Amino acid sequence: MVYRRTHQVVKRLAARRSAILSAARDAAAAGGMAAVQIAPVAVRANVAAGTVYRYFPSKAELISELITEVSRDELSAIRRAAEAAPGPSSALAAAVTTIAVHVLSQRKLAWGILAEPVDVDVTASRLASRRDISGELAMRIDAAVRAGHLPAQDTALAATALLGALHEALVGPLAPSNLDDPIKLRDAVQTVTLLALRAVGVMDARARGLVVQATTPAKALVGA
Amino acid sequence: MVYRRTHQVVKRLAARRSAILSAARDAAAAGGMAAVQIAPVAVRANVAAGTVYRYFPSKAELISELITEVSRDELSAIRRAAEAAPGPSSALAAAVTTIAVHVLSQRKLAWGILAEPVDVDVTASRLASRRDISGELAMRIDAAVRAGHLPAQDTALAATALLGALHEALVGPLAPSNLDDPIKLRDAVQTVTLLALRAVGVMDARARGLVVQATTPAKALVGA
DNA sequence: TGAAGAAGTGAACAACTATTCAGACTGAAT
DNA sequence: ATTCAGTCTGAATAGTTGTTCACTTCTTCA
Repeated sequence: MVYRRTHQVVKRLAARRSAILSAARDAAAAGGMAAVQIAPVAVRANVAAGTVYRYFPSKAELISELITEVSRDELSAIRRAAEAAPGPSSALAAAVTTIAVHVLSQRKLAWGILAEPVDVDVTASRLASRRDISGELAMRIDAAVRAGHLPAQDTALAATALLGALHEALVGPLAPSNLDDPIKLRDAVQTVTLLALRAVGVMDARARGLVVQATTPAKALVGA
Repeated sequence: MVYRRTHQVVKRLAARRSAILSAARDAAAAGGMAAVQIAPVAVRANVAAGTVYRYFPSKAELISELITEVSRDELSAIRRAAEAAPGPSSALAAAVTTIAVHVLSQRKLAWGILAEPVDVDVTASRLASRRDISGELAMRIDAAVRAGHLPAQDTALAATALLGALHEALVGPLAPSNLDDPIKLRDAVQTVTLLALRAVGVMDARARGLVVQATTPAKALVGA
């Protein structure tokens, strides 16, 4: 009488759940958050609309999890890049460049995660996403300050400002439209990285060096 | 047989139109764009819902005009502040400070104009608003570059980045929450102005001077 | 004053999608 | 083989607001 989920079923359920999330992510990457609607997502995931609700209590929850997932990936990429750098200033430059490159290579998705109007309330997960990434940046800035490479400052505010600058310059409505050209893209990444580093107090000459250094390993990504 | 609008009627119509716009602005200032709904706005303006449609073809148009209006006011304030400054670098500092102060003193409205999700399409007017203000900033940066105070750079991208930094740091979801305290508020304005100036290449020491200079006349506004 | 056009009204309508749920289906246990 | 909990389905529902329109009220002018 006791119905117990067999291993196979457990696996299928998990697969389905992640298929739905993937479908949502694909939709967002292709058409922004506006394209993340229950019915189309269900079709992409090969399930019925109602089934989505067996895995996610609401559309808000689905999108929130999507945001969380993307954000987690982003954060770990930033950490990886920063930790591979030789010193605190390089790490900061690497973190900034990584954000810029990632955001550019998935512009629609980034815009959806960050700022695109959505009909359900996802402020909480957006806030968390920003807090995490901004926090990571703040730590890097702080490390550079402690190393004596930067003047003392309100690192949290600075990190937030940097994020805003990157987003607005690269995926906001005023972002240059020619960023499909890899060369223009690299230039844009370098320009905003330079701005960001100078903003927190890196001397111009040194900043230019760091930018070149940080952009080099990211080239592959930019190309992708 | 020819019905002609008498002067009185023309005036009443104009008054009503601006009453509706004002009502929309009040609503946005109080509760963000989400609060700009036809029925409540109509009530505030002392007209019926249907009447709104005798003045604005759609909600999108109403909000677009609201954005345009606020943006125009903002732009002229920035120009005034910049033109009162003694030199190009001061002008840039004044422009940045003005944006920061204005945005902070009307946070909900600013958020609504800039980035809050809206159920109708207002991208065009938001884009225009950003373009105008970013363009003004770009001109100021350019003037400082030509005066030899700043290194050569992509001024349009820089201006966009600065705007993004200001907005995110001051009205974004990560903005400090204690900005109702006038002292904290002034500190925040100074901090972001400093960041912005350094970002475009003003030397740290000089930047600090400009910030103090630019903040002084803005004190009254900050208090308001 | 009355005829006719303009302006105003607000209840009803429309459109859009998230969400539900009664019934069909699957697969585990006996 | 049979039972039955669990799972899936997708058409129907529901809630939300912008928008319309038949009707009323106001204003102009002969």
